[in-house]
Order: sequence, then C-alpha cells, then structure tokens
Amino acid sequence: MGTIGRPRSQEAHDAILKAALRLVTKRGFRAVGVNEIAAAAGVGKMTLYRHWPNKAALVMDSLLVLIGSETAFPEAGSAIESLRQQIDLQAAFFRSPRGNLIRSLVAEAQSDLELACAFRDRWLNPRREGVREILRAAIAEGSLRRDIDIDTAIDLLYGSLYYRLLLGSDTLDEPFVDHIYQQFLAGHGVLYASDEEIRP
Amino acid sequence: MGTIGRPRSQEAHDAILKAALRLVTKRGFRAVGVNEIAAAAGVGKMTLYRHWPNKAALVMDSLLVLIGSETAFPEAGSAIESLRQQIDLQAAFFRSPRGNLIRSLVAEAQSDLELACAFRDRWLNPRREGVREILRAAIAEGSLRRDIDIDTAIDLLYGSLYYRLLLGSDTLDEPFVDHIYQQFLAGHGVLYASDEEIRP
Amino acid sequence: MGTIGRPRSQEAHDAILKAALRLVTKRGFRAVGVNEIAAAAGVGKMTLYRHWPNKAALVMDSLLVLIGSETAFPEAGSAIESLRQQIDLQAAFFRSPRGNLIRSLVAEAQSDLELACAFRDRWLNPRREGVREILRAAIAEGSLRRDIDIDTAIDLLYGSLYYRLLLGSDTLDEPFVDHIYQQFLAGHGVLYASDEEIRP
Amino acid sequence: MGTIGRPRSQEAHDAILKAALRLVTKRGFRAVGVNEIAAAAGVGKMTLYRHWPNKAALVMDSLLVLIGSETAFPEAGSAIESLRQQIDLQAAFFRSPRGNLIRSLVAEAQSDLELACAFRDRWLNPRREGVREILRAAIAEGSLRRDIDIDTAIDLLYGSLYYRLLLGSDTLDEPFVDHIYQQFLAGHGVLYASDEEIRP
DNA sequence: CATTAATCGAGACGGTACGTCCAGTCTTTAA
DNA sequence: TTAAAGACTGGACGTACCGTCTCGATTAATG
Repeated sequence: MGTIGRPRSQEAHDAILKAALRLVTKRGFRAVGVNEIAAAAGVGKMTLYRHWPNKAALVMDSLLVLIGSETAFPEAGSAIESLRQQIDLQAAFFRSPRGNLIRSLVAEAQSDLELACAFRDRWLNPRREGVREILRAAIAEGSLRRDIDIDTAIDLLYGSLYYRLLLGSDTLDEPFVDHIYQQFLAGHGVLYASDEEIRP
Repeated sequence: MGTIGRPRSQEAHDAILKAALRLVTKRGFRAVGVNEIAAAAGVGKMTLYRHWPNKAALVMDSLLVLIGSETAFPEAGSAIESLRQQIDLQAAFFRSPRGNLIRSLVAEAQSDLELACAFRDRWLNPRREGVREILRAAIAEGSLRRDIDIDTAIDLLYGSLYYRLLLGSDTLDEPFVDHIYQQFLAGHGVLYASDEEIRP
Repeated sequence: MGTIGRPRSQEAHDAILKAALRLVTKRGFRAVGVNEIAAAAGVGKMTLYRHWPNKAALVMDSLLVLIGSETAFPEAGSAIESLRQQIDLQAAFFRSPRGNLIRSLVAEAQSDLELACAFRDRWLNPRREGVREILRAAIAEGSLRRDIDIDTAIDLLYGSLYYRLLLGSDTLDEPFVDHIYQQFLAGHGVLYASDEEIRP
Repeated sequence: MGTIGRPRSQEAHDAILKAALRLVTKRGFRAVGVNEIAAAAGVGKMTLYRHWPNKAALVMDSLLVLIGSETAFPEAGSAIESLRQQIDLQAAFFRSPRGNLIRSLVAEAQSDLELACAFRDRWLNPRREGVREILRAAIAEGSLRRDIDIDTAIDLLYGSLYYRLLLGSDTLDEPFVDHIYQQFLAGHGVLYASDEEIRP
C-alpha cells in the first residue's frame, strides 16, 4: 500500500477540469470531443482517462469542483428571505453559461445510469439538503405552514426551474422567478390570506 | 404534376414508426441505432430517411402519431376535478414505458435545436393549451383564484412532474401527485382560508 | 440472394491500394498510419476496414495487386538464361523502392501469423513455382545437373537475395547477383569440369 | 570526477536481461511490453531505460550477453568439417526457441536503423568473420577452391538459413542443412568432379 | 558517523496509432 | 419512381504502448 510511484499531477487534473468546463459550457457536451479537451488542457488523452473513466464523469467533476460553490447559500435576515435569494441565485446560475453545463449533464444522464446517480448524489441532493434546512428554518420562524411536505415543496420550487431550463423558451427571467416565489408563498405561507385581494 | 413511379408505402411508414417507438421506448434513444430501427421495421434505411430527416424527427413523430392521444384530456364533473385527473394521467404516462421516450427526447433536445422546437411546438404546447383551458374553466367555476398567472401555474404543476421524470428517484407515484395537487390547491384555490390549522 | 445492395466501390478499393503502396513504399509500414492512408485515398477509414481486416492485409494486397506482375518471368533463349534474367529481375526489384515494401511485409509477418501465411501462399510460393519450372527446364535442356534438389536450390538462390535485402549493407548490386549465379552454376551446372583453374 | 552516489545494481541489470530474453523468446518482440519486462524482472521501468536506450537495444543485448556464446565455433579435425559443424550449430540455434529472438530482431531492424546497424555489427559480422576464417582455412587445406568469393559464399550458405528462419514453413531440419552443405561443396569444393556420376 | 548524490521501485505523463462504432448520404438491382 | 440492401464519408471513442518524468526510499562512497 502507500503512495508509491509518481503521484497524479494536480496541474494536469486542474487543467483538464478547466478545459472541460470551458469547452462544454460554451459548445455543449456532445459537440466537444475528448481529444479536444485533452488538447486544450495540454495533456495526453490517457491522462484524462486515468483520472476519469469517461467524458461524462469528467464533466460532472468539472461542475462540482469548479463551480460547485457558485450556488452557495446566502445568509439573509430571515429564512424566508434566504429562500427567495436562493431561488434567485439558482435562476441566475441557470441563465448564466453554466446553465448549458447543467442541461448537458441532465441530458447525458438520461442514457447513462452512472452519471444519473452521480448527478443526483453529488449535485442535486446536497443542494436540496441546503434548501431543506432553509425551509425548516422558515417553518420555525413562522414564515411557512407547518404541515407542508418539504421534499414535495422543493420539487415544486425547483422542478419548474429545471423545467424552464430544459424546455422553456429562454425565459428564466426575474419576473418568472418572482411568480414562482409568490405562488409558493401563497400556497405555503401563513400570511397568504391577506393576499387574496391583491387583484381586486 | 403526376404521381409517376412506385408510390410510397404507407405500410413502411407505419412499420418504421412502430419499430422506433418500441425500440426507443424499451432501450432508449441513444442505445438504438437507425440501422436497427430499419431492420426491425423490415425496411431499408433510405426509406426511413425519405420519410424523416433524421432519427430525432422520426422518434418525435412516433411519439405524436402513436401515443399522442394517450394523454387526451378527460371529462370530469368539474374543471378542478378534470385538472386532477389530467395530472394523474400525465403522471401515469410518465411512469409507463412511454416515460422513457419523453426522457430520451428531452435529453436529445438539449443538443438538437430543431428537435427542441419540435418538442415544444408539437408536444408541450398542445398539452399546455389543454391545461390552460382547464385552468380557465376552474377559475370560471370558482375553484381557483382569479389572480393567478396561468402559464406560471402550469410550470409549477408540470415542471415538477418533468423534474421527477428526468431526475427523480423513480418516485412518480400517486402520493407525490397528490401532494402536488393539494399544494397547488393550497396556493391557488379559493378555499384555502378554511384551513384552520394554519395557526397552531 | 445475389448482389443486392450498393456494391463495393472499385474506385475506393483501388485508391486505397495505391495510397497504401505509395506511402508504405516511401516511408515504411510502421511509419504510415491507417488514417493517413485513408486520407491520402480520399476515403473514410471504415471503408478501408470494410475491404481489409487490418493494415497488414491491405499492404499485402497492394503488393500483389499493383506490382505482382512486375516480377513476371522473362522469356529467354534458353532456360538457364531465363534463370539468370529472373534473378536479375528479382534483384532489381529488391533494389527498387518496392524492396522497402517486401522488407516491411517480411518484418510484419514475424509477429503476424496470418500475414506470414498470406505472404508465403500468395507471394513467395507462386514465384517459387515459376523458378521451379525454369529449373526443371534447365535440367531438361542439359544446363543443370539432374541430381539437384530443386527446392533447396531455390533456397540457395533466393535465400541470399532476401538475406541481403533484409540484412545486407545496401549491396544488392549487379556483381553480387553475378557471383550468386556463377557459384550456383559452379555447384549445379554440368560444365564445371571445364574450369581448368581448380587445381593450381 | 568521482563515483559518488548509489552505484547501479548489477542484479537489476542481469534480471532485466534474463526477463527480456525469456519473454521475447517465448512470445515475440512485439507481443511483449516494456512494462512486462520490467515487472518480470522486479524492476522499475526507469531502471531499464537507465541501462538501455530502448526496448530494441535491450533485447539486442540480451541476445549478445546471454546467448552470444551458444553459437561458438567448434573445433573439428579439418576446416571443412568445422564448417559443416558450424552450419549444423547455426541451424540448431535457429530451430531452438532462440530462433524467435533472431526473427524478432531482424523484423524490428527493418524499421529501426540503429538496431539494424547494431545487429549487423554486433551479431552478424562477428559470426561472419568466424566463418570467413574457417573458409580461408578450408581453402588452405585444399578442401575448397581458391577462386571463390568468400563473402558471397557466406551469403549463399547463411542466406538460405535466415531465409528459412524468417519465411520458411518450419523446416529448418537436418536434411535441409545437409542439402545446403552438399550443394555448397558441389559448387565450391575441389573434389566435385568425382561426384558427377552420383546418379548415373 | 553524517552527508551527499545517484539509483532504486512504482507508476503517472505526453504523444500517437489502432480498430470500432454510428449517423446520414449515396448507389446499386429489383419491382 | 420507390423500395431494400448495404457501401460510403466523416469523426468520436476508448485502448494500448513507448519512452520520459517524478515521487519517496535506499544505498554506497565521501567528508
């Protein structure tokens, strides 16, 4: 056992991740070849395949390592406000070039079971867990009803974001996010009764 | 001008559609080759490409022609009940083998602009229009609030269905659908005020 | 049954053979890649592999088809003269750029059993058979002794040619051929007794 | 300058040579990788490349160092008898597993100029020199004609051996060697006149 | 005895060729 | 003219190997 032999090159690892991220973000998963990624990283193809078993795993990693923190959870005054900011952040992320990366990975995951599991375990679930805590806090602070099913609530919130990312007509804009948020509040908030007459 | 020469075979057309539907439904878009579809249909590849411009268009057509009517809109006593039945129907459709077809097409659409347009125009929008009418009727009959934004409402309802189809852990089950429906009602229904448990 | 489907393209076939012959002749078997051959022939790589199972088989064929006739057997006045001309012809062939091709194939055959068989069956043996007939005629006409073993005689004649081709110092020249011939005659000819210098 | 630092390991050197000889002899040059040789020798690949510049040089060395003496020249009563024994010895060597080694090296030398030179200078020429001396002695003792060209004679003798090694159908047997010898004697011996009537 | 510097085993690295695969197009003969 | 059969171009994929490079550990001769 132990660490015998030449260690893996962290520079090569990072260069590959960066090249993959840049190329796939710009042109899409299918349009970018492994040779191209290796060449852009200044790396032999075998090095790439020594670090990742296939293109999908590499791009998945490039998402996690390089931009995993871009969707970090903001700290706001109240939990319900944190929720709103988090949705905004997610929408902005989807609107950004990174959205292409997510689209590519979700698409590829449909025919790659391993990638599907990785995407769920390493991308979706951590973020869902973050949202789960926010929702629990929002309930605790009295902003949301106590009887809501948190996972289903998350599906309602984020499902529509993914839906528009994947199938929408390029309209993941601010007003849409606002609608989602307002209607979510209307459905789950404790103060919705006062909103009944917003459009008299 | 006239129709000289051997006429196109309607049987071939149908056989191709059926073979494509069957194979892609069972094994997925990427795992099925065009040769295989043509062979299964007892047809030459050129015949296939004379009827459709590419594999995606063929599979898209197989979805529309052969099972487009499986998600027809049911007639229930009330509009709000029709909505519920429609969601159920859609969920059952996604759970069925046909769900694989939808997943494949959504995935492929991420790297095929033409397919993306076709999927929206010919699959999504007709169904959204049907739901739109149901929602309008539900508003008219007093089941839903009058101030809701219908398109956003649809995104909330169906977005989470697609989200679970594409990324969920095989849990598009009845209770989930029920949750969606109940929470949608809570958010958009006119009767939510009667829920006496909102303040403990 | 019969000849259904698009027939193999003879033009592609020939273009590949010509490109392979030209490139391998000039630069050697190992130094030329399959991609390069295909590109030089203006052909997809799959076409190449549809016509031949691997690079070795292709180059073997290029030898046989394109230059198989370059070592045709000349007609001379006498059989013994034909033999001399045939050796000259073979040596000239080895000296020419074609010699590289032979060297490449013999080399490759050492680690490719299939190629080795093909080279023997399709290149060596036909030529040996031609020489065999010449030798028989030479015996019949009284130019060679009747007790010689023809196959061994061929090995003596041609073995040294191949030896110099493969391992010699670029000296497959005319005087060498002459030496081979003279010594062969000395060993196998009926007129050797007239050499009065054998005893000083 | 001094010899500071850890000295090279003679054991590693020998182990590599032995492993290379064994593996290449059994399976052929191309079929054996450098990694495999290093692993079989219980040695790092870098050690191997510190002792030899490339695989070919290593295998060449393994031939010379380990079995260079197997083709040593026997001492017989007469020079002509020594010649006969030497040919026998060479044929037996070619028939043995060592023949594969020679075949591999000759093959590789066709695309490796450096190896070709090394093989000629370090393997062929020393042995040719030995035979040259034997031939000179045979001439001196009156067993061979004095007008023969020694180098061409060697080509005739050994060329056919190499030819059968590389291209023959596994028939480097005793009778063949005998044929070579007899016909060589017939061509170059002083006593051939008495053989004219061997087949009346 | 401690220092020093080259070697050791192990294995990752860049580069390059191979042979497989598939989509969409083209070219035959038969109907 | 269309159909079935299947060959065609083009390009991506993942594997294999060579010869080089980089580790931490080892090992003699030097100081």
